[in-house]
Amino acid sequence: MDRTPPPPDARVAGVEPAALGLRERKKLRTQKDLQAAALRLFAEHGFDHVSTDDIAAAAEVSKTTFYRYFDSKEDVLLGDKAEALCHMRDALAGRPDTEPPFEALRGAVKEVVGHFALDREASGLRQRLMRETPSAMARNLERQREWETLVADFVRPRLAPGANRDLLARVYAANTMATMRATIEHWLDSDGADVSELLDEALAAFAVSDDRRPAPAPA
Amino acid sequence: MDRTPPPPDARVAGVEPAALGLRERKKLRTQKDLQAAALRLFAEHGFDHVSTDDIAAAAEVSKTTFYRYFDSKEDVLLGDKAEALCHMRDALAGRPDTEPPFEALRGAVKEVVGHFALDREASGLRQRLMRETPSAMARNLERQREWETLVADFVRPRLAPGANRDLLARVYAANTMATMRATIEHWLDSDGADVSELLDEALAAFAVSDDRRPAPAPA
DNA sequence: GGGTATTCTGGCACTCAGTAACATTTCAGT
DNA sequence: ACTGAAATGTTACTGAGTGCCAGAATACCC
Repeated sequence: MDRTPPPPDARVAGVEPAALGLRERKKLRTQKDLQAAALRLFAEHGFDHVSTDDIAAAAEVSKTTFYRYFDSKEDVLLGDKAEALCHMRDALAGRPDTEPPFEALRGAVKEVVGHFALDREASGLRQRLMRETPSAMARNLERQREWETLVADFVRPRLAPGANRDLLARVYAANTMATMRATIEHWLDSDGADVSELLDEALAAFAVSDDRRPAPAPA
Repeated sequence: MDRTPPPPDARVAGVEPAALGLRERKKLRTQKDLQAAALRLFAEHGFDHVSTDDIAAAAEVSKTTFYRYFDSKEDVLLGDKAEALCHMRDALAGRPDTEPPFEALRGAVKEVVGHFALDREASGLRQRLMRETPSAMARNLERQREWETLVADFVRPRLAPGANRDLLARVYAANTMATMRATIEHWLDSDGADVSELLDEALAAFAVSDDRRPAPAPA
């Protein structure tokens, strides 16, 4: 519930290894070990034929420690989505208030997906395991729903005030995340396509033009 | 895994009670009892302060029987979504092949939401409990994702063939379900609004015009 | 009516996810 | 080296979900 986020500063594993104290380096390493062990075991035996004890044993720690780094067995499969969330938040926050919100959102989503496509191998394995594992898929969807509230909070003040402002903000946020997710799933089933191009197509086909947007809210 | 669906014919509880055998009637009753007991206990003590043993005891059956009727503790909270799924499938299947797919989908969604708003009391309680219960929300999102594949399969053959046909079908399906879900959530937070009107607004604001749709696929 | 096959149920034992409490080790700063 | 803090390990526990098997209830047939 009030667990301290495993890496107090969510950061890419492996940067500035010497700048951190021994303690932090060890923590980073055990987290990485747990993740690697889990992914390997999942790929080898399947998600639900691997217990958290197995993962902990493979990473040479105790089950307790595993749960100190990950909230659930599913979370270790989802990976560094928290980091991606920060990226998106930053990307949104960096946009000027006057920019059309829909355009800003499209840019932020493309950025996140691009970051997603960097380690294509690991991402693909994760997604493949996820769609074979209902509980992991469910957990992933729940996370994406949290993103929606972030996006909705970004869009809402940029829409014209009115009775349906909140509705439109929610719906637009939900649609944006849905587009992103569906595009990624399609990408996994198609071989060798470029995610960014697919995302462009999807966004272009279903994007709401900023022209149709209500006038920006008065500051 | 290969559990027989609790009511072999998913049907509204309480129709034709005399036409069924004693066995079927009893099964229907225990299922209803379990659901009622669960909802009552959840509302009273909160979802995760109620164990499956408690629910079973309240319905005067064993825990084993509970799991013969519901796949999980979350499913009993979600309710008769399987029935709603059938409704939507029927609504889609009833549309002529020549009808613009986007229009047909909008109609089907509105129908489902309308059915959703009938027993507003129960639906509201369910949704309220759900958003307080991450695991139930996750399970619900997973179900909605299953709907997406249904919708995508409906839309796909009605789009012009091409490299991105599957992509567009997936994305449109995901957006449709997302719009529906976001609208319902907004409806729960707003007091007294009409769900159907909200849905109309949402669909109108973000709908893809059928004019922009590629030419219908040759039969 | 009775007898039999089928189906539903209950009870028991079990695996495993996740949590809590407490003791032990390990690192950081002096 | 010494001390406080942080990370880890050990143990024990709750509760979800499953499998197995015996017994009860129902349907079916005569």
